[in-house]
Amino acid sequence: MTTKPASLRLDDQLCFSLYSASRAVTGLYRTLLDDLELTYPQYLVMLALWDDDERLVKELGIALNLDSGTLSPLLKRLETAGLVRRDRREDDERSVRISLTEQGKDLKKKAVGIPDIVAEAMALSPTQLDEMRSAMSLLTDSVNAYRASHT
Amino acid sequence: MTTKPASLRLDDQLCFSLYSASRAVTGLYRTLLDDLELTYPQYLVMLALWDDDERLVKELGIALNLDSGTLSPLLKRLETAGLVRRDRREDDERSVRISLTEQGKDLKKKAVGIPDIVAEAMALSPTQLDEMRSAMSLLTDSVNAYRASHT
DNA sequence: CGCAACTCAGTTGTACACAACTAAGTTGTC
DNA sequence: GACAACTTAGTTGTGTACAACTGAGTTGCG
Repeated sequence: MTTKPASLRLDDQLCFSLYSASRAVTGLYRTLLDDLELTYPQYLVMLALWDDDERLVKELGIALNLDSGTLSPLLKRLETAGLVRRDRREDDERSVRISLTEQGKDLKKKAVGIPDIVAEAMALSPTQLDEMRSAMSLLTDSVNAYRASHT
Repeated sequence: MTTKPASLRLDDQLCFSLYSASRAVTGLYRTLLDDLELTYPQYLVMLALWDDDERLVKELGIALNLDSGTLSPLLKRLETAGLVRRDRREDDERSVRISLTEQGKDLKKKAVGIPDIVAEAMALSPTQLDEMRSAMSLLTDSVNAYRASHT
């Protein structure tokens, strides 16, 4: 006896509900971040920097799983907005250090309320949120491991 | 006693793990769909059409939660690739009917194996897959309901 | 030292997403 | 029948994602 093969129906697929959920959440953030004049990926970079004021582009790339093709223009926009500085490291001229300006640090005040609003919109208990978060991380790790092993 | 406010740490947030998971899965599809010369959103459109050969652009938009700004150029590319036809409906000239060409129908044969590979990469049991799928759908509905109620 | 291999950020090109808008067609109401 | 309100697809502009590539800088090794 073999396992029933997965169907090709749109609604049956986890990947589609994942894709829909991700876009719905990003859409919610769009409204919430309107006031801060940030996009969602820009907000993620700011989160990383609020946590630790100085990061190399490479470190941000690892933290967010984004490459320089995405980060370089995004960081340039944050710089133009006056939220971050970009300086070449003096002891390794290949690296660029991203650091928060005062304005960038200040913006955190406007962001503190956002996670709670998102949690409310998701209509899940803290326990459910946490279970889902770890299930998602596990899924990401499995998929990325599979991808790495099937170059 | 009040609930502890959600933190602003990147790794604590469900939204970020959701965003990462979605991108990881899309990345896996990129490899799997390389052979069919489809992108992931194009594949979703093809899934919808393999299920039901003829759809209005509007119906596709509802099924995939995508607007014409995304669908119109995407469908044009599928047309150029010879996979779909686009005709104005004769009884309502505003609507455009999308239908599969023979080549578009044939492509399904190359796609049938994909869901099983994805399921394998996700390393989840069929039960877990299904639980996660419904949890994701619920999340999407909650978030969209919240968005709708907070215009 | 010399220089090939590697690292890092940035650029280019393609394809989404989505807001805001346009243009053409349809419907409801008087 | 006239016409405002609405529907539908498409266009424009901005900002991701990501592959492929470039160029400057660093490191390891003979």
